[in-house]
Amino acid sequence: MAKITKTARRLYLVDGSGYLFRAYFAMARSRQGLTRKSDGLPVGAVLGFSNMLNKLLTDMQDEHDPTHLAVIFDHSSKTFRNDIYTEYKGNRPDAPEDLIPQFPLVREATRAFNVPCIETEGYEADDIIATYARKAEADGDEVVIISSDKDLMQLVSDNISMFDPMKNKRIGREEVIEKFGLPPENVVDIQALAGDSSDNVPGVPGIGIKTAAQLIEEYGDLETLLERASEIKQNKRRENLIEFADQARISKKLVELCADVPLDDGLDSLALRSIDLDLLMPFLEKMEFNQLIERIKRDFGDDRSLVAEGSTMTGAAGEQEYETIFDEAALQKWIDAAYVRGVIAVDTETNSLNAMRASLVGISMATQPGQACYIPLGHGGDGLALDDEDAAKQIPLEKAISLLKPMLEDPAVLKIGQNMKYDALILSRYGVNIAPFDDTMLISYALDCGRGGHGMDELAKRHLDYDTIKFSDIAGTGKKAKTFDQIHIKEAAKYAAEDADITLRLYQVLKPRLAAEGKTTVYETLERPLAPIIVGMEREGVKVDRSVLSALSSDFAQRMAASEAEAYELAGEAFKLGSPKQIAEILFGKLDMPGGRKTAKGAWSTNAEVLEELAAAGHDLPRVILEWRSLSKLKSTYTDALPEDIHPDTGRIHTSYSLAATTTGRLSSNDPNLQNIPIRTEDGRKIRTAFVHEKGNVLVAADYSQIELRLLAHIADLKSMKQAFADGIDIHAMTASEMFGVPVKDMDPMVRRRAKAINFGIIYGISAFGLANQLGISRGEAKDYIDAYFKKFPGIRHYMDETIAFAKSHGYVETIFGRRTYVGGINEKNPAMRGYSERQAINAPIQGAAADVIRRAMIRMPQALQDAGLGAKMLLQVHDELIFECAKGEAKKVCDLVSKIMIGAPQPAVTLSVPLVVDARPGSNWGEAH
DNA sequence: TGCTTCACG
DNA sequence: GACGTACGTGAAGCAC
Repeated sequence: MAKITKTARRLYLVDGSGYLFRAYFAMARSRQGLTRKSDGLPVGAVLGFSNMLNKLLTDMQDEHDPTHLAVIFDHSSKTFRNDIYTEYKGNRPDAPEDLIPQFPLVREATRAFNVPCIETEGYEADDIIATYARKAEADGDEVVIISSDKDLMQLVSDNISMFDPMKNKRIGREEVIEKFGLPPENVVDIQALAGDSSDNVPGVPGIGIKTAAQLIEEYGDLETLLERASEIKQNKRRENLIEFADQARISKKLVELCADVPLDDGLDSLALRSIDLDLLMPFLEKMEFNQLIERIKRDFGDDRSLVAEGSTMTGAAGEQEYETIFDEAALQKWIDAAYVRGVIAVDTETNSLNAMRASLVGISMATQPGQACYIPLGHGGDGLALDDEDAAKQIPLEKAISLLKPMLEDPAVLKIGQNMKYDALILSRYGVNIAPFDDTMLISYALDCGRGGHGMDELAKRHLDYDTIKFSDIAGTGKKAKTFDQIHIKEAAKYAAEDADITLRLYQVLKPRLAAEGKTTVYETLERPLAPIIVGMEREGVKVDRSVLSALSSDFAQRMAASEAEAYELAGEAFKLGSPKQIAEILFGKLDMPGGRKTAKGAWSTNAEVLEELAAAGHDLPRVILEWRSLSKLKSTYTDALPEDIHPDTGRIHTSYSLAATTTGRLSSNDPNLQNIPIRTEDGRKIRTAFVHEKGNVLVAADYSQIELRLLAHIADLKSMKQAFADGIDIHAMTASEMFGVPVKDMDPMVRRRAKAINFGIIYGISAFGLANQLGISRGEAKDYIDAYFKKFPGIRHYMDETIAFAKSHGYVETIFGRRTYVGGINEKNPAMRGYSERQAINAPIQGAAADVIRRAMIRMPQALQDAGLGAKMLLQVHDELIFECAKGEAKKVCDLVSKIMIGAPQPAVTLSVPLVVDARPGSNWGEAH
């Protein structure tokens, strides 16, 4: 018998009624309600239910492996809640006619799968679930509730999570906070205030989930809030809270689940039982679920009991064999194993997150799940006192590198890593060019973009249901956090080896999905090959002239001091110019200026838009504050901060690009962010002159002109816009001309500006409100513009409608290159959230396609430059722009070649129906080249 | 740590 | 008509 050790239970509680309803409506939408062939009995929901149950019982290598399982149903009678409030669920329409016969059938299905089927008179399924869940939790068990019902979210805790079987999505604490704004323990109070129209829970009028969350956050709990309701500032809200206080208390009783339902069956009686084919098959045959019958026969064979086999993750936790390596012979054994297997997971440990500054501290490797090693190389180095006798036994770093290098560079051995860009850069600084490699983070990004993060801890939890050792667990946090070289080798080894182990396991789960889900091309052409290219760029860095920055800092400091003095004078007192709170007090309190808008949290907004309005109305202080702010921003974020990032050895700044940070496929830049270096103001632009080149070189900047609008014209098939691009006409002027019927020649710049704003708005998923805000016009006027636009470019409407419809039915959108982004919330009831998702859905294929195009260009660039005999180096990417450094003499050739590669980047995967245009020019600094 | 603000495409 | 918005980022300073 395998190791069914004395482990805690993993109790799965299926919300049977909830699932049935959702399966019914999902089926009804997709195939008009499946019926039994022989007599037309409606069985669609029963099939969905049976499939779900089968998946739970047999998908062992998937994320589920219950040890205990039960399906809970509502009992079809009044519950105790009707005694509290007669109207409870009083507005529920009767069940659809073709669902009614399926109620008894799902109970039959449950029993056929040999699963306990539980219901109790007088209680809802939710109460029974609550009772079992709390009981199991108290026993130290893990509980998974199969449901997406928000009424159950109050139960979520460290040991209790939910799983939405339709969306295949886990619902934990994070997701509850996402939905309610506060953690599970506050959910009851929020629901009591907000009420629920579908259950006919009254709540307090005028309060929705968002407001409720704010109130509970502020006052702690419902009772405190109701007692102190008189303090509420908003009149209507205060009155309602006072008037409807008792209604809120009743609502609370309605939404609060009862966790002491009398139970007939104890937890142990819910232990998972084997599927009994003699029990199951007759039922499935009766239902005529032929596909499911085939699948179960195939999966099950005749005498195989899946339940008796134990589970993968139990094996994982119990079967770790981690070796710490102190001698060359042992290391050689692992290297040999890598050659034998042809695949090995690799992870480096260092003393810093900054790959250009980090020193190698150790390397871990895994050859099979559960079998991993750690090679400590730099613990206790640099004379740091590390009370660890193991440190003396470490293999010398150079020796280990020389043994590992041939394997790490051997094309016959595939290396697997998580965020391998980091490890590859570290290793390259030690003379090892690791290749070829696969990256679980990038695979996850290709598969699940938009579904959550792609960090290892998160992936381990999501795909392996495994809690990794957190770095902070062994290193601590805050100021006294240790670096990896200061951690004792015994402890470090467990952490490091686990990382390699988990990476390998993740690879085994994720890699097959690429082919299965049609994302191999995306991964192989847009993700995987980019990583080594970025390594090259990061290592190259960009030269920055410290003296330019320090001169600017001095200039800004002087002018800030002047602004500061003037501001104090105007305010009649000194105050913190950096504090929005104090600014609001002075402007809207002391000086009594009209304070227009508030921030999300209800404070007076003092952002540039507000201050500019006040300045335009003739007030001096807001204008001075704006000047100070702008200088302060430039100084603290750029001229003061950037010199810190100049590498002591290279004299250059080496940013780090995140390859899997955005939901659209764009890169992001951090530490420092070189994608937001100022350009829009004159002062800001001066900062760009600090980005320079080595002697004898120049910088070359090449950017795509209007790439997103061109891609939109292609994707949405906008005939007149495509024609304009083909003819090389100023696209914003052309838009204005089409919309307002004015000639392009001698156009009023204001008119063109409006058209430009609309063009941008379209890309963002336009709304009248947003456009009105952008242009400072009324909402009605903005709406007229949008309508005019839709009329002139009918393809737009179509594209938007189609894209939203696609997102609604699939849950994701894709670029023309196949990059997929999952868009959550597109079927959300809340119109604001839905609107947000819809705009995401519209924008992602456009922004994403542009990101795909420049990725393709970047991937080809180094080889193309080399093939052309050019020594130019690609340094930076800023979404639609690439920056290079090359010898002065080859600048012209570089401009031409770079433009050619960028323009041809979509080919051969996609042939655009609009031309791409690239502007490339040399300069002695970034400001000049741009 | 969360909020606000602001730099970029 | 709800509900709060233009899409996508990262970083700094303040206030808790």
